[in-house]
Amino acid sequence: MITIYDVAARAGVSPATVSRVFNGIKVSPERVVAVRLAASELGFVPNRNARRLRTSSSEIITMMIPDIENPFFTVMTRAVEDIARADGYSVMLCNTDEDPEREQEYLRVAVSDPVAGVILAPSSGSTKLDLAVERGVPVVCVDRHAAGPAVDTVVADNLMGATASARLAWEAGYRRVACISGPENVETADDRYRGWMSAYRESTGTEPPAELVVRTKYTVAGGEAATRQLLALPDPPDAIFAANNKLASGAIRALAAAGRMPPEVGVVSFGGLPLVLLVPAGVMVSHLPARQLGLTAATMLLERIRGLKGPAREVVLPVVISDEDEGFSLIEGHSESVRAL
Amino acid sequence: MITIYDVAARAGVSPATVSRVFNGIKVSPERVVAVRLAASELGFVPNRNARRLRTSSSEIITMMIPDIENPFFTVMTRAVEDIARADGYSVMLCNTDEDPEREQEYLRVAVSDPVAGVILAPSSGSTKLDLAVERGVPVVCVDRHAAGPAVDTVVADNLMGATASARLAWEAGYRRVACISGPENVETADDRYRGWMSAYRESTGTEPPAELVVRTKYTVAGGEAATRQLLALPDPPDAIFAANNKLASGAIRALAAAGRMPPEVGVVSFGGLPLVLLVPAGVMVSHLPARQLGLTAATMLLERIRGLKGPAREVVLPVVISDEDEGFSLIEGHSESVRAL
DNA sequence: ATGCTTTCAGCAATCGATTTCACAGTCAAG
DNA sequence: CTTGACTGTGAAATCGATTGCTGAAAGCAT
Repeated sequence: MITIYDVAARAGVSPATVSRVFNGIKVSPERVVAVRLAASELGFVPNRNARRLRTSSSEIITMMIPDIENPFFTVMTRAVEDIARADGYSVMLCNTDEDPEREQEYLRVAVSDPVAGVILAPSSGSTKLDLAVERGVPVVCVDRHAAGPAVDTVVADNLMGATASARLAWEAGYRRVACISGPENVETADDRYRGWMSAYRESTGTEPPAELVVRTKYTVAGGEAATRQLLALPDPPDAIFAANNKLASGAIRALAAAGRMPPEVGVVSFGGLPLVLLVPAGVMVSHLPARQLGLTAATMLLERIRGLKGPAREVVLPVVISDEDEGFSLIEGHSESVRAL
Repeated sequence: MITIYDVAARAGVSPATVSRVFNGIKVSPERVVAVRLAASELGFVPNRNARRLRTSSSEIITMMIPDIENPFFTVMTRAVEDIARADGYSVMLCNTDEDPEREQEYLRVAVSDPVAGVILAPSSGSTKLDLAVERGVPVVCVDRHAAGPAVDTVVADNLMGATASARLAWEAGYRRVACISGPENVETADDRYRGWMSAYRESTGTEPPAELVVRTKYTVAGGEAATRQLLALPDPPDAIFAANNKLASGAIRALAAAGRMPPEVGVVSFGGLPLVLLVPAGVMVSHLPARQLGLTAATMLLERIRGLKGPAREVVLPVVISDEDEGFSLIEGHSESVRAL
């Protein structure tokens, strides 16, 4: 391993000078040349661990998401990366798989690294951040809130968004709209469920019956099973409000299997479906501000990393409702949005 | 910051003993208890940078992929993570965005970190790995080969797979099948293009005409533009072989816009489309072994990290051809596959 | 009781880069 | 010509954990 001592010896200067050259601290021009030459001849690459140990800093941001295979989170991650890179940070991505234990473990690693900051989409409302907050590692929550000490948080307006989305079903003429949402105690799942309830009351003037609600894991399989269950009701729904993109995919799969494809049974997908081929008639899609969530969270985190003090902030981003296929605007043409921020 | 010295003082032992306790080296039971107690009272978290500096090791694997928003790569990443985690490694994900410069930069960071190993899906055939190889950091290439020193590589059988996939179009009755593939000099794009050529010759007994081929970036927009271009030909194709999932999505979008949806114009997608709602008639999908690629690459990397010597190995995985929608098997039910490996 | 292993714990060196401090040299003002 | 303010440089301390070496204590056999 080539160290600054080797470079220093070859360049005829002290290690301190080599360090200065690589850190842009004023050094006489001829020494700079000598050091750079020696370094490149030797193939010197500075050891970041030594650097980090000494400066107790790091240029890494840890991003923790519950599902790496959901485009919603990868788009968000991409946005974080764009912002972070512009400031010289690398993003380390951790997949918590909706598992609080795994999440805690990753958080422990992040804190003891220690990284410059953490952006976290909490796996559940009971996620504890004390570990990070105590050690002074900046944390920003995105998509969902965490328990414990208050930290900067960026979320989408799930309640309003879900209400407006669910309403689409009634506006399209469906009369008995069921709801498939994520697990209890997962904030987004609860909010979207409540949004559906509002729309239900508003549109029918009656209380939503319990049999029209299924809570399940945020997976395609969960959406399928839930839909089968709903179709088996004595009085089955004529439309389904699905609280995220995977549930919606599962719902449509199950409908196809049952020979009751949209538009016969309508489907509302809360959350866009990138790479989707075609949205058949009877499928309504609303778009979550995945990229905006990421951009905002990253920006806020960098502010904290730079030393911003003050109470925790909270940002709520609106959900765009549309029955058009805008999925692709989510996954391409990033540069503009970065500039726009 | 709490250090082992603080813990040692509180527990009435030496720092060395604290270190030993945390590293599972034999220490008398009563001291172990004392140290653990002191550590938890003080909220001690070991500093990994110090540890890494001293041991010049790290428990991080860097995974570099060209497009974080393509499910193909995220599924692969997920597989790598599953294997790595089982061995106590964390995975740091880097998005190279198909940009060789960015890729080199990330590689430089990885090497100077230094990480335990690197899994890389090279952005182009000219990716240089010397940096890593010189420093002795194990590297495994996945999906594509890299230039320079030979390293372990895992790829899909693109040539055979693409030939068989493209053949599907003729078998379905289409007569004039065009090809949209990725950029020149990107290995997968070249192989799939050649696969289409084979199928063309085989099915028609004639040489494929140049006008039926468009090479473009692996993006939805690229696929759209290419399709428009093909449709504008004096003698337009009646089917399109798209070399990856994004190109296929773009093709279908463009066809929809032109009012010539499948099955009027057929589409073959080489690579699955997770979360896809419905595969309309006239769309044929073949499935790349994304998860298998990841599992294999991770396994090989761990072997190298554990010290395995010997010449570079090469693994070629078969591509499953089917015109059924099996997309979901790719994105759920991981546990079995891990065990299967 | 003596001598020989074996264990266990502590001291101190070490990993490689950064940074404080002191020193030597330069230059301008008094 | 002296004093003071700067500048650029090197020596050495430092970040926090690991580990080779050494010695003390304990175990065992003779």
